Amino acid sequence: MNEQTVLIIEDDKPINNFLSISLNASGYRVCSAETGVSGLSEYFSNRPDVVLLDLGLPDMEGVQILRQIREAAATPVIILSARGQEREKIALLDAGADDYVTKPFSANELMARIRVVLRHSLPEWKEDEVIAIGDLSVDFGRRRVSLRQSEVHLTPLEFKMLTLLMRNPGKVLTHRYIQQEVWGYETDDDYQTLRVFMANIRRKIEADTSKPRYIITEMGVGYRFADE
Amino acid sequence: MNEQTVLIIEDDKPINNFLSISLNASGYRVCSAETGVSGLSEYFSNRPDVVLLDLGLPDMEGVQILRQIREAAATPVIILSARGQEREKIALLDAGADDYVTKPFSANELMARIRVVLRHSLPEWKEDEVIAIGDLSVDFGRRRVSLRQSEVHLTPLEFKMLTLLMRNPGKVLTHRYIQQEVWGYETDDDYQTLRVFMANIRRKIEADTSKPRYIITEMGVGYRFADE
DNA sequence: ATTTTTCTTAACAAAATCTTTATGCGTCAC
DNA sequence: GTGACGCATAAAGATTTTGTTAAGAAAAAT
Repeated sequence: MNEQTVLIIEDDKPINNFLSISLNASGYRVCSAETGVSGLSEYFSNRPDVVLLDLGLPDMEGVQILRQIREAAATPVIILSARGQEREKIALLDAGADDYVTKPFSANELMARIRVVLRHSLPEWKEDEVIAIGDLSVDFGRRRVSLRQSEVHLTPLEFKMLTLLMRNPGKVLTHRYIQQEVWGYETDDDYQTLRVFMANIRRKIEADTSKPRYIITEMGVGYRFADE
Repeated sequence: MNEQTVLIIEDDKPINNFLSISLNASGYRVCSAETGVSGLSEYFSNRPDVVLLDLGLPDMEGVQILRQIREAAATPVIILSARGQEREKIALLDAGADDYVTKPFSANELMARIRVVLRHSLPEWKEDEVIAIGDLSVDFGRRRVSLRQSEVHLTPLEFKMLTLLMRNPGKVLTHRYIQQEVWGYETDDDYQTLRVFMANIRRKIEADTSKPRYIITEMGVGYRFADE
């Protein structure tokens, strides 16, 4: 219900897999990446509630990844590392990491530490994220959408769906993908509900729903958010 | 200026002493105790910004001390322990501890971890602080709330909850977060009690509870305090 | 020990949200 | 054209979430 998302950035597949399964079993939504670059891209399109970051990725330094996340938000980051040098620990903790766990670690302890970081950093971390495209702007901390000064009320799923589109401006998102992201599951080939939601959102944000300016239909594929 | 206080509860005198000196050198105000009972009394008279709590004190169980602190406030607590059993770690982390460091530990790492928990903790309000929003004003020192001159009586938890909202005006606080901050623990997915409290507070401060002016419901998410 | 206050729980009503159903519009292939 | 297909929309129905009340348990005060 209160579904929270964990992003795992870890190049060791067995560990990555093991963590995915454990976290899933504990009720979290999980997404994962095996390189720094894909990790960051997953981060920005999913905006997880907590990040598990392995040190020693093939393509990027851990600190760099952490810094980029910190520039965007205060999302809690737990470092996983095989090396346990004091100097490195301190550097990462001071660079904004919220915890530092040394491999091999106990899965249960890691779960407990995830609960700890999630416990306190709930309201603040998204506060500075604001997306504005055209006359539309979304304030995540206040969970508000406005269209030229005036506030627009969106229901929870409408909000999720609109922000999913706005976080990927210009990109075409397939029906299947949207359904997967918003509802967390897939139905076989029936996107009726999804269409109803699009219609409802459009009614709220488009001046002329027959000539949408923001939410563009890609026939037979999905939708995309205009990016001019 | 912003001098922060660390309370050390540790019966091993050399360690206690060593920590005092290190922390002092890092610019913290330090107070210390060597038993659970005196630790708690130090806690309540000094209201430190962070607590270092040793397990294995002669007179009290660590969990009990932690619980008593958690009943009063969300002050970060870092556990120091010689034993490193997984079960105990998890129990304490879930009981509200913010970190768990196993002896022997590196002083520098501990310092870094103190910085981490301090980074997260909400700034405690000053005793004489007064917040006023709209016709509502709160005097924290006197623990008083008034609505247009006339005083409103709130129970302790009501006060805690209302002020939590008022200290984050405009920001949406999730059910989970509110429960965590007010009660110090989480129940799995049932915010019944929380809703009853909201209704009670509203009855006391809102002119028309069906059209609340101060406490706004964010469906499916939580509540926020109006900020205009 | 008894009264008062506060907190928790359960039941139900009310409101908001989500899903389904029905229907119409436009496009494209035949 | 006409029929199949995908999409848009409205409105009814089902479900979920929230608000409210009241009663019992726990805690605090007397």
